[in-house]
Amino acid sequence: GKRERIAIRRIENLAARQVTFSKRRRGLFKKAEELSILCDAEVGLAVFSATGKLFQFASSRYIISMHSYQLISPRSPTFVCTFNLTRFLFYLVS
Amino acid sequence: GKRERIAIRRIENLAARQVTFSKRRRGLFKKAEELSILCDAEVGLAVFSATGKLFQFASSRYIISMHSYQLISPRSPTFVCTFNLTRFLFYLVS
DNA sequence: AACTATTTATAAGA
DNA sequence: TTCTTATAAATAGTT
Repeated sequence: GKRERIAIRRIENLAARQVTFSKRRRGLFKKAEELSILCDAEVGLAVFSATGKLFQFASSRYIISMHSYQLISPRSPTFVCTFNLTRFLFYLVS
Repeated sequence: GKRERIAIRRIENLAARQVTFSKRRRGLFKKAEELSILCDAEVGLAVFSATGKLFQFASSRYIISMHSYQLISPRSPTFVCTFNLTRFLFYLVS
């Protein structure tokens, strides 16, 4: 298709916003993982969609566990990521 | 220059790794911010360089405070990001 | 840090 | 939602 530059502001159309979210989220996580591998960096990334769904990534060397909870409000999820040796604790709470 | 595809594995040369880290880190944070704006998503991103320097981003709507500490070990920094209404707590501890 | 040849990401369309 | 493709954006190697 004829791709054109877009302005960086909230996409008003819901369907278009969801499609863009899906595409760009994948791209962002791919870049996050590549950065951690190429450059030996620790990377933690968490994304909540506008509907409250959680997506996350953390460079794995230090990860012990990662889990998430969707609580009552879709905008108030709980996310816990615990890293090895208590070295890195990545916590999102409602 | 003649750009070529690179394999996604740790860059052995230190100078090249640092240059790539700087370039890709900027790109990653830009993408993170764009995703949050375009798609009305909450995004939290933290990156530690191999030398322990912290870089972070969080979509700002819920942020109350954000601060970080570099403790004794350069690989064991502390990062605290507290969001509005205790809704979102983003915590990295040594 | 700046340049630019290429690769990569992605907006629109199917 | 998945694929395609034209085009914009990122970036690897160079200077």
